[in-house]
Amino acid sequence: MDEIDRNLVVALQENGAAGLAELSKVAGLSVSATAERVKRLEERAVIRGWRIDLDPIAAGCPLLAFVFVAMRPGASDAGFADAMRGHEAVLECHTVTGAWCFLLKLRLADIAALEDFVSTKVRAQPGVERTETILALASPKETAILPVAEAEEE
Amino acid sequence: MDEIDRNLVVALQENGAAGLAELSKVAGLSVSATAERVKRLEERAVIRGWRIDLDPIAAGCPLLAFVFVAMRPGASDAGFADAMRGHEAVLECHTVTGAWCFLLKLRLADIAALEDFVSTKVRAQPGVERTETILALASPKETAILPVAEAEEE
DNA sequence: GGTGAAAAAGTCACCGC
DNA sequence: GCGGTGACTTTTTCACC
Repeated sequence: MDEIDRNLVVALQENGAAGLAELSKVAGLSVSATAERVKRLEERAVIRGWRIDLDPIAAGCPLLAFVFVAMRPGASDAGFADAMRGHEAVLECHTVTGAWCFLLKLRLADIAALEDFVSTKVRAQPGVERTETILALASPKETAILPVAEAEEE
Repeated sequence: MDEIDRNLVVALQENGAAGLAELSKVAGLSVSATAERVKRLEERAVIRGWRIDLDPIAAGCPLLAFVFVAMRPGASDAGFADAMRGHEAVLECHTVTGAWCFLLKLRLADIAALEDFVSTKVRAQPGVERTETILALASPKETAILPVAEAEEE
């Protein structure tokens, strides 16, 4: 992960459809050397996959909600996490510091779908003690583009 | 946005590097008709862009934190949102229901960077009254793949 | 890591339904 | 109007330097 790799990864985060010709300019290398770099980044799982950035409204899931979950002491956190992993509506499931055990990020069609999901899929899970749901009213920023730091060369 | 478009979008969320040959099988159309579909999805901004899914650890931002922000009454929410938009470390900035005004999702290198960011970039913003920072200890699930619902045909 | 030719994929004008 | 066909063009891949 040297300076060239970082430049490639930054360029590909902005435009994953960039061709090798364009990327080779970013890298300052030939097309074949650039192709080799990208292939190695995939092999090392620095690049975990290729995605499209999809409009949530067009996708039919305009409602964004965060749900905090507290588990009863002794309950199976792993079981809960596994159950959440299986739901498409759960974009993220984190274990967190503070008063709660989990923080979920949900995308759903509407409030009715949220109500149904929280009561039948979240609160119905064994070990769940308490939940708190927070709705996003607007999202001035929502990106999956990560900051790329100058880290130690590998 | 008919059934074929939805199938294409689902396939492209899983593998944005899928070629038109592969996509045409998903769509049940010829390569050229598939290419036309994908182009129209881009033109209508259903597909907003093409991205790579980058490993946060390799990118040098392993630390994930959520920060709640409360603003003083009368403070400029738009000004705060604009400031947050400008920071790479701020992946998301939402206005939310409940006791807080904003919820930020941050990715940073380490605790020291978080401490610096929250004090100099967030709490230093005009109008900020109170903040609460929550750390993610683990992330059993973190994806940008949206559920695609059967919505009204356009 | 660069070069260049072969292979593959994407693009586009035209045809047919 | 929407999709299929086939030729043309661009991009990617790969053996060799």
